[in-house]
This record gives sequence, C-alpha cells and structure tokens, in this order.
Amino acid sequence: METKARIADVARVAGVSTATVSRALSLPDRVGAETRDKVLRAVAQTGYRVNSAARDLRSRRARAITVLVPNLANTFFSRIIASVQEVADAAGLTVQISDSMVEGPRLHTFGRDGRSDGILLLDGTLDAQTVAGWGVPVVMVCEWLDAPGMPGVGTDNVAGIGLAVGHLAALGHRDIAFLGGPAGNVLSDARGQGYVDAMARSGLTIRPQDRLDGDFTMESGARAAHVWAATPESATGVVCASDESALGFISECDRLGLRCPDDVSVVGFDDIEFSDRFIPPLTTVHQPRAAFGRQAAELLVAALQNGVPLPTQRTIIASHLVVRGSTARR
Amino acid sequence: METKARIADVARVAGVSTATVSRALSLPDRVGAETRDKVLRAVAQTGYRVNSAARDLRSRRARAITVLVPNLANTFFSRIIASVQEVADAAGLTVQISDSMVEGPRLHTFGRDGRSDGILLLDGTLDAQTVAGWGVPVVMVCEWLDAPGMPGVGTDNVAGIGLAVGHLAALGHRDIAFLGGPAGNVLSDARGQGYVDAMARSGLTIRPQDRLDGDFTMESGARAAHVWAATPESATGVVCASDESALGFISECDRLGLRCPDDVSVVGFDDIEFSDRFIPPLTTVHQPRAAFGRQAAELLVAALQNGVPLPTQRTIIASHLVVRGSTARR
DNA sequence: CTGAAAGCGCTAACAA
DNA sequence: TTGTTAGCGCTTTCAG
Repeated sequence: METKARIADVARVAGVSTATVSRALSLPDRVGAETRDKVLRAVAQTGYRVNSAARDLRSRRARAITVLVPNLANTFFSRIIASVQEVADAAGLTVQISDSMVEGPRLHTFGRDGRSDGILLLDGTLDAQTVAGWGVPVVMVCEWLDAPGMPGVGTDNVAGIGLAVGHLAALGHRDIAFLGGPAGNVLSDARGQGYVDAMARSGLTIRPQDRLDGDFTMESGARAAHVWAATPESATGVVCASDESALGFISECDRLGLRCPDDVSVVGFDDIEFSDRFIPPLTTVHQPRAAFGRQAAELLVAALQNGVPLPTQRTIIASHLVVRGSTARR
Repeated sequence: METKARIADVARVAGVSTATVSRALSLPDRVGAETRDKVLRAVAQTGYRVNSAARDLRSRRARAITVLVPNLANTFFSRIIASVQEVADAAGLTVQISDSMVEGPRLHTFGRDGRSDGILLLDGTLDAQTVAGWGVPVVMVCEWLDAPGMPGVGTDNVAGIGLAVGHLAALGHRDIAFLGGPAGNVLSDARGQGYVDAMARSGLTIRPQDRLDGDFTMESGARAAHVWAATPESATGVVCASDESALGFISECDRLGLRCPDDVSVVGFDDIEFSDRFIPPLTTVHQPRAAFGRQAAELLVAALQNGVPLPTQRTIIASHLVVRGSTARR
C-alpha cells in the first residue's frame, strides 16, 4: 500500500502475468471472472495505480483532452468547462485545463507532447498554423479561427446582437450605441457587424459617437461610460459586446449620477451568473454555455474514441434574449 | 516538420547520437556550442517536440504541478491560479488544473499516476488520508485540512471577520448578523468563530435571528435576504462569509424594496472583481489572492526543484478591509 | 564532450 | 483465457 507498486508487483501478488493485470484493469471482459477478482484484490492490497507516463507511451494515447482558455478569470468560461468535464468523465477521459496565453515555445507543444489526445480551443486569437501544428484533433468553442474547415461550436453572434438592437428599437430607442470588443477579435467583429446589420434593418442611423471602444472587460465598460456621458446627444440605449463591459458601463454611469435604465438602457451579451444579480438585473443575450461545452466535447470524444470524423464547419447553437431590468421604454 | 519526429530523427539529421540531442535540449551547457547549434537546427528542421510520456517515464518526474480546485466557476480561484501559472512557468513547470470534485476512484490517482510532481490543493473538504495517499508534495491554499503538519498558505479568517464586525460596530451598528458559509467547511467555521469573537470583543450580543444560513453562493445570499427581511427587529448590519453571498443578499433586498446601505449595511469577504463594480460597491475583506497563489507555488517549486523541505504549518498572509459603499453609519 | 547501451512501466502482438 | 516477448521514446549511467 506504500510508496509505489508497479504492475509487476500486482502480478506477483495475484499470481498472474503482468499482461493479465493490464487486461483485468482496462479490458475486464477479456479476463476470467476469478482471475479478475484476484487481480483486483492484489491491486487493493498493493495500492497500485497505473503509471500514466508508461501507459501513454506504450499505447500512444494520453486518454486526456486539453481545454485551452485564454483567460481563466473570465467567468464566461467556467460553465463551459464544467460540461466538458462531465462529457469527458463519462468517456473515461481526463480533462486538462491550460492557459492559451503562454509564451512562445510552449504554445507549440500542445498535442505534440503526447500529453493529450485532442484539444478544445476557446481562443480565436491563435495563429491557424500553430494550431494545425499541434497534430491532434481540435474543436473550437465560441470563438473560431480564420482557417476554413475547422470544427467548432458556438452561436450566431450577428443574430445575437440583432436581438439586442431589435429589443431597444422596439422600446422606442432611436440612438443606439455599441460598446465593442477588442479589435481583431472574431467575436468583436461579428458582433460589430450584427450591430451594423440590425441598425440598418431597423432603419436606424449609426452616428460616429455611437461607437464606443471596449475590450470585453468591466474596466473598458467604465471608460466607455465616461466617453458616452461626455458626448452631446449621446445614445439612449447601449448594446454591449459582453456582460462584463455592460456591468462596468452601468456601474460607472451610476458613479456619474446617471441611472440605468432611467437615463440609459443597456443590453449585455453572454448572460454570466452575476448579470441576474446586478442592480438592475441585466438584460442580455443568453449564450448556452453548457451546451457549447457539451457539444464540443462530444464531437471530440466521438472523433477520438470512435473515429467519427470531425465536421468541417461550426455548429451553431441559437442564443436568445433575456429581458431584465436594465432596459426601459424610451 | 510533419507528423511526428522522434529524437532519433533529430539525431540522424544532426549527425549526432540521441544522447547528445537529449543533452543539447535539457542541459545545453554540457554540450559543445557547435554541436548544440547543429542539434537546434535539426530540431527546427524536423519540427521535433519531446514526447513527455517518454521523458516522464524515463526521468520519473512529470515537470508539472496540478492545481486542484473544487469549483472553477468560483471567480475567487482564478486570480490565484494566474499567479501559480507565473511561478510555475518561470520554473519551467507545466500547470494542470483539475476539478477536485471528481468521483471516487479518480480522486485517488492524483500524484500517483505520475502526471504531476506536486499538488496545490484549494479544497479543504477532502479526506486527509486520500491526500496523504497521493504520494507527492501537497500545499494547501486558502483552505486547509484537519490533518496536522500540512503546509498551506492562507489568511487569518477569524481576524478578517473581526475587521468586518469592527467596522460595522464603529459605524454604530449594534445588531449585526452573520451570513455563514456551508456547514463543516473550515472557512465557514473560522469565519463563524471570528464573528462570535468580534461581537464579544465589541460588547455586542448575538441574537438567534442574527445567524443567517448560507453556502457562499449568491443564491444562498438571496435566500438569506428573505429570512432577514421577514424577521422582526432584524439586524442593521450583515457580515457575510463571502462576496458572492453578500451580492446575492443585497440584490434580493433590492428586489424586496430594501436598499443598501440605507436600510442595511453589508460587508463581504474575498474582494472578488465584481465587488468593486457592484451598485453599491461592496465593502469587503480583501484577500490577497495573487499572494496566496505565488507563495504556495514558490513553496512547492522549491521543494520539488531544490529539495527545500515544506513547512509543517500554514503561512498566514494578512487580509485587510476595503471600505466601499455598502456600509453606512447607523 | 560525446556515444553505446540499458532500461523507466506499461500494453499489444503473438503464441499457447 | 492467459503468458511471453517486444518495444513505445526518452534519459542516463558508463565508457571513451
């Protein structure tokens, strides 16, 4: 039960060969019931655990998948990861979570280092060539790369923002601003496009001052609040590219003496846990994060375990608007 | 540059032995400059990456540490993990993040499976014997186990709550309630004790209705708000065992038409990012999360790489009160 | 400073 | 159903 029992120790105690121990543990069906019991007893007695380095090396697979997240502090990701864990657990796979914002060389070792058999990538800012170089199946979640043919799961961001703009327009808002995400980010671009499309569709005009810069963070939302408040004839409704920036915006407005939704209506995007508990509760575009994680993980697991080919395009899961207290009739 | 170059391929291209390639990569000093260049060129040309399964097996170490977190959705943990990453990166170690809430058997394989050399444990609810069975160095962060002699990094929770109670008392509050954490949790217990101690120290009495049940979550805070609001002569100030529960409490009060801090003063514990942006901004006990992560990681890395023995007790890092807008004079 | 050779602990063929 | 036999790809003595 002590330091480190190896498979040979178990074999000796059970009175069988190491191959039989190995089989009893990973392919219980291919071993006699009696033998299996003997082995399991020996395992318990010796406290044996397989050494995965040895197993991975020999079997050329790690029985693990890696989830690459750009920013663990972003609460948006945690719910996704939770459902990935569920699916992976059910399939007998270990989940490793890693930061995709690592410096140069290490970024290239994912997959190739033999530590995981597949990757769930939640970061759309990586170089497509780097990703291709990983040499293991990759499924994108939420974000995506420019590279064509990559499997992914996410929502229709253009349509999502359309919901938000439509809601504000229906409430009588004519001047609707957009608090964007970081430049170059695929989500920012799509959501920005959704704003343009939806404004046109509603017959509304976008004025220069209606474009507010942001980067998804609360701080950027707070900064945008200052810009917005200092603008003459500023918009009466603001659609934000993320919940966090929306919360930052409302919070800073409050400090400036401007109330939401009395002085300004604000819509977020994501529906993170805090949004429902904010004061006022945030009207936002809900993203089915659990479904993202589950579907992406299922795709990857099927590819890994049953050789099911990965799709060559994104799977789109619809978002919907959750109307709460941060928006009001103009 | 293709599928999978092995060390032998690099050796052939460079015209040296595999042993030399290995040395050139991990012990550059013990190899001639010219040879090293040849090898590095061959590595670049072949696109070689070491197979860590093979390396880990042979060298009997994984060059990785595991961070075990009970709940990734809790934003409290992310800042801690970020600084762990920094320290580990600097030491050339990989960080693996895993969920400590996994079911039975898998819980026993951490450390013993050869996938990591040490563990940072952020969950105080695990069985001490299970942890001991991991067979690798473990450092607790924030929470701790009953087992004596375990190294850990955290704050003085009793003192922290004392700060909160003292603040409310100084503001003239006489009836101060405590919204607790989950029963049996070490943090809950310590913070509950801090409440009892501080109330006594301030000469204040704890009435039965001043004890509000919670479990650190926003929802539990919201439930407590109902209980509190329905109580006659309810407390004028509430100290909460976590920021999330404090936010839930304030939010639900607001829905009940009760304003913070006008109708009730609320103090949180943790100082998560959202607290500063809540309306009102939350007065709370700040926990130095980055320092927790950094110190714990440094302890572990020193033990792993330089054989520095781990301390046999917790390292305490002081918390401090951040006064914001959720508390007011009675 | 470099090469040859021997495994790390395990699983996958291949036999029996 | 079980055992025997080879390695998986790498690092590490041990020589030279």
